[in-house]
Amino acid sequence: MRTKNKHTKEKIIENALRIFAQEGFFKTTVDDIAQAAGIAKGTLYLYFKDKASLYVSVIEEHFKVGIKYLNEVQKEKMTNTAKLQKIADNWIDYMIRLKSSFFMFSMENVNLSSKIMKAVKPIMNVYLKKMIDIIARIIGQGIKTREFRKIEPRIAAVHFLNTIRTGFFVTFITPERFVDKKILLDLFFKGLKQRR
Amino acid sequence: MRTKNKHTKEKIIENALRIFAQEGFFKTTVDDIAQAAGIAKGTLYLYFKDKASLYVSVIEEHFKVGIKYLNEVQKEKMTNTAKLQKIADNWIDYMIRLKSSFFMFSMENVNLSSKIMKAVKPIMNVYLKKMIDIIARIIGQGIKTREFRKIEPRIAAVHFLNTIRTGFFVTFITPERFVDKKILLDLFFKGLKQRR
Amino acid sequence: MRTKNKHTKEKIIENALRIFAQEGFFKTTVDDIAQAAGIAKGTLYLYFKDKASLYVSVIEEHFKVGIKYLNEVQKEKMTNTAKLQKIADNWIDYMIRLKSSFFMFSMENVNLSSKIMKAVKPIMNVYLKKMIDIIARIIGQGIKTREFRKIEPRIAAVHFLNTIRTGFFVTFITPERFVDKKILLDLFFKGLKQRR
Amino acid sequence: MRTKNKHTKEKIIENALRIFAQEGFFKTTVDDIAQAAGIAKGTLYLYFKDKASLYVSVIEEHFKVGIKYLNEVQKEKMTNTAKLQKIADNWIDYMIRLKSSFFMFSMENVNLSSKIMKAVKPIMNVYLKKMIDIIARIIGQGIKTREFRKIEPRIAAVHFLNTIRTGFFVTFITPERFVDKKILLDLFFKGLKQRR
DNA sequence: GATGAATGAGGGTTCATTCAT
DNA sequence: AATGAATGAACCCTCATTCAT
Repeated sequence: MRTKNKHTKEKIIENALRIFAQEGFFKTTVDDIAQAAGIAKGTLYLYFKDKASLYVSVIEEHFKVGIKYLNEVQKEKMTNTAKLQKIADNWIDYMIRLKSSFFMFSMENVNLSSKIMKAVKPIMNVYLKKMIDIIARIIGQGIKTREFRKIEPRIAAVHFLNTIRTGFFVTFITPERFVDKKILLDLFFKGLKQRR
Repeated sequence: MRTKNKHTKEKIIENALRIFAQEGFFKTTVDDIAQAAGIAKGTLYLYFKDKASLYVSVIEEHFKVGIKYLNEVQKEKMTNTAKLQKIADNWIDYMIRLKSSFFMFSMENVNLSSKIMKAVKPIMNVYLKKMIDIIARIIGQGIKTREFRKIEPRIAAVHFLNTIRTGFFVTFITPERFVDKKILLDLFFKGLKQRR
Repeated sequence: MRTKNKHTKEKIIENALRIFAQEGFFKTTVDDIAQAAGIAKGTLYLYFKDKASLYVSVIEEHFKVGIKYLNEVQKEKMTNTAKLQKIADNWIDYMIRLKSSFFMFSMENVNLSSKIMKAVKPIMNVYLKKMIDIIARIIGQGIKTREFRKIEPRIAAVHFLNTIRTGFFVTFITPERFVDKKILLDLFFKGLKQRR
Repeated sequence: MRTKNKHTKEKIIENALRIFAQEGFFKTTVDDIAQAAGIAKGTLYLYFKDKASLYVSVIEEHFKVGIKYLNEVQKEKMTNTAKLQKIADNWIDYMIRLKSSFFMFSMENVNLSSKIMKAVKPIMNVYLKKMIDIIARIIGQGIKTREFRKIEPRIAAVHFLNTIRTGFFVTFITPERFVDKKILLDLFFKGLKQRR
């Protein structure tokens, strides 16, 4: 198959996402990705300058998909509470399928070589902020409709993302246990305190 | 130099914690740690079988300190709300000092070679559960005293840890911004929802 | 684009000469040459078996041009001294334009893989000897006309080529300095010794 | 032999000189050098930052030895003519032994990656100028003693180096022929022209 | 003839681990 | 107990060469 396969780049990103997510940046070898994508090692370098660039591309791709999804949900006709519930549900399921809370909720993955760090951090920040913005907008709407109480929406948004992550996290470390996503969301929405 | 080498092991763990936390498992070299600890590379292997063992030891040590701290707070004379506030405050500050939410809140770091993964995961789980237990006990007490509403204490405990992580996370991605820990704790305690 | 592809081979050699001369055999990539020649990489292999063959072809072409030039000068009507002066002048200028004393004066470039070495050395030797012969003939003529003293003409010819090279060399390593070609030629012609 | 062998660095440089000289920078692999030096590939990197640094070190070492030799000859009690003769004799023999006119007389070797070029060129220039200075001093002395005619000594020095190179060059391209060094030096001293 | 995507062997470099001192 | 020079497997990346279109 010597003709430029239009899907080669997609195939690489697809497989790279999965492997990076499960193995991390360093444990993943370029060979691993190439083999998974069914191409030769050198071919990968026709599409990406180096391993770090591929990593950045994977992150970008991943974030774009996430943001697109968030935007779609945001536009739907439902209460803002329902929107957050839907997002949390789908996302936790997605992460469980991927076997990783890769990216979105883990800056730790970026505890990489400073070389990569420098490339990845600003990109991640931009996308992260976009995601937080969309969620903050949903929360802002909810404040207007009196679904939610008055609170800084961006902080609440970050807290929401972390709550989602927790949902995955609990499942991941204790696979035997069924994560009651509802209880977590309930906590997020109602808080721990006794109502007086 | 030969006098108090009984502390060699501690020196290694201390420095390894800092470096692993900031650089991650792979980026950290055995050389880095040995140099930081002021010993020769070979010496490190007198105390630890290999790099992975050191990593595991560091995690164990780290968790032990954390658990000891939690136990101390738990015994103090104050409301359970105050206890959680104190824990969150100190922990967020600690993570900011360490420049990492390493370990406790990031299984992602363990997205490492499966070799390490296999060694670390069960150990982490044991300690994590201990930590969750202590916090769950505080929350359980709070439920008895009617500070908190009736909710599965262990889930609430996980959510609490996650809230702490959020505090660090916000600082980390937006270093310019002062993290208002009060708002976060407020969210944790009261939830997002409007009280009716 | 399809019209005058009869010149493709020439275009390749032309550009290869320039790039090989400035970058050397290894630093030059087949891609560099193909791009400079405005053709696809694969096309190059329609005209040359491999990179080494191209290199050999370039050398041959280069030598042929040089020998043709020498032959022309040799036939001109002027003193043999003037002929050598003209050759030296033009050659140094040519090398400065090419930014390289490539080939002619540098067997070192041929300190390459033995694979290439084996192919290039005999070819170079043949051409080198032809060049030396022509110059030796000029010198021989000069001996007959008593312009030059009796000396083995071929050794003098090699010395002449190296003198030319020195002219370029000095310019190349000390670009700030104007090379006084006359002084060098004067040294070549009259020697260092005091005349008694 | 795990103890730091004081001679390891010397062994590396020694072998690297020989191989670089015969094969050139690119054809020479780090493995080649390591094997020739009887060490592991990684060991080489304990002593040199990278291949380019090793190359630079080899050049420096080589030049230092050459300059030391020149200084010794310069101090000897003999005519300046004899000094130049001695230098030329020994040098040509040395190059023939090394099978290369590497370095001293070949900037071409530096037609390398610009990365190396940038590192090597200024270093070479410094040493080259030192060598030229020493020879120019000998020639300057010779002018004072009326051995040599009045001529810019530095230009004459460059021409002298070039003459030496010619000596090697002739041997290299026509191995069958015994290089008559006397004829070459005679050309250098007396020039090509007929004395009138 | 021409193309350029794909290949994969080969080389530079890193670094966990060993072991003679 | 401590050292640190030496090792070599492993990994990233390059680039000459091929071949389906």
